[in-house]
Amino acid sequence: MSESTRPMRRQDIRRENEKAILLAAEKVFAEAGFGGATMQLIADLAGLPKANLHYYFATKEELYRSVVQNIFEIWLQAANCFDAARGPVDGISAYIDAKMEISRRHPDGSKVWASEVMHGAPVLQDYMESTLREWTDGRVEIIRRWIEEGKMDPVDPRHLLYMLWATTQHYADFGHQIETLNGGKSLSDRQWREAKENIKRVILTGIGAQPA
Amino acid sequence: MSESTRPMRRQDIRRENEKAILLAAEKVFAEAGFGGATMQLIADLAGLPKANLHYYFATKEELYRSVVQNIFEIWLQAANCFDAARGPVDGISAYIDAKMEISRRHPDGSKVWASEVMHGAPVLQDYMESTLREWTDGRVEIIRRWIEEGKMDPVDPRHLLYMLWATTQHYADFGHQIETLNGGKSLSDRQWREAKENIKRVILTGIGAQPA
DNA sequence: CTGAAAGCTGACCATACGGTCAGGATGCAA
DNA sequence: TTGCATCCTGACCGTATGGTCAGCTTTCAG
Repeated sequence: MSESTRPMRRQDIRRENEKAILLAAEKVFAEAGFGGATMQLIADLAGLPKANLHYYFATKEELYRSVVQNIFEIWLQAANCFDAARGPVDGISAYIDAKMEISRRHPDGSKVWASEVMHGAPVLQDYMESTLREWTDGRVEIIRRWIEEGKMDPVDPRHLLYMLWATTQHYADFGHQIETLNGGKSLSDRQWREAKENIKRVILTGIGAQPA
Repeated sequence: MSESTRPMRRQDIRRENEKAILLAAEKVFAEAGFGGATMQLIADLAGLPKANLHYYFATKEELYRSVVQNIFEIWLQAANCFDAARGPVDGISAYIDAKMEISRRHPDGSKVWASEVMHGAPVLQDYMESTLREWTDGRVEIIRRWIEEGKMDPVDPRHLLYMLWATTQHYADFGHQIETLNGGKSLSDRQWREAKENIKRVILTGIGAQPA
């Protein structure tokens, strides 16, 4: 496998190692939290000597910051679903799908994000006060318009957003609990689909937007 | 204040100190996670020398375990709401109220609980596989009956429960984010009431149970 | 009053962790 | 080929942390 790609170019080396480190870090930070995570553990998981980590990321904080920012990017991308939509059914459905897909594909990242916020967002405070606030305000405005246009019931837009975040995020952050209650097995494709459908149905019905 | 109660009895001393330690520990564990928490920090917050902590709780793990179990008790008490109810409107309303009150009054405990589950429930695995599973199965059965009796739409009971947990828990775990988006201020009485009302309304409407 | 049990604590220890660094290996442009 | 920048790493260091302990003080039963 990796033997065939012997002559690695500098650029590739850097990219691959950073990727490996970030992936390992994401997992370790998710499992142990920032305080419980160890550079040694991350190094082992990435298959690199610890000193090499410090070559790419000067400090533990810097590495953590990179991991958190990565997830924030992904998180924000799911936002586009809202803008492209013409009504609550399209918009909210797409958003739920997107966020559930994140919970499924990036459970570790989701946990790191949750942990970051839970501990007072020491790294992301700036982002929350600028980017996130703007994004939220924009979405609130969209929802408000939908309400004015009679496309949904007059529900408080902010609490609706919180509900969307909470419900979707839960499948990542509390994945272990859900697995345990599912007989120790992770959710199947079908169960994930059912989860999405249930959430969409309850929320869309709940806000008085007729599901297509 | 404390000067007036000079002659403290042994029992009182023990109870008060354990209480102070547990309270401080809950806060520190919530803010820093298990790995980031320090016995020294907990001791300082409790106003006791560090060695005194180890007199009451032999190890950090034992102290943590106590904190987690405490919260689990509170969490389970909110369960009763479900049993006493005659239908989904009563039951789910009361449960949402109870869980929101926990999020409001015990945000630190909620965070510790969330953290514990996120990290794979190293301490609570047994409880989850026994007590929590039983509780959940029982509630699933109740919801199923409500559906059979035509009191609500046929929604998957498990995913409905997850939705209730997620939505209510969110106000504790992501309280910092909510505060930030609320202009840096914590939610007022009125805003908490609105939050509860919104959640109840969307979910009850969403499952086809007419709000009283 | 007395002695033992419970409560308390400063000083100490071993370990683990984040981070450093000198110096070797490797890719690459000229 | 040569020289240099990048990449790599074993060995090391200072510090912080969980935990211990000897000996002190306080409570209280008899």
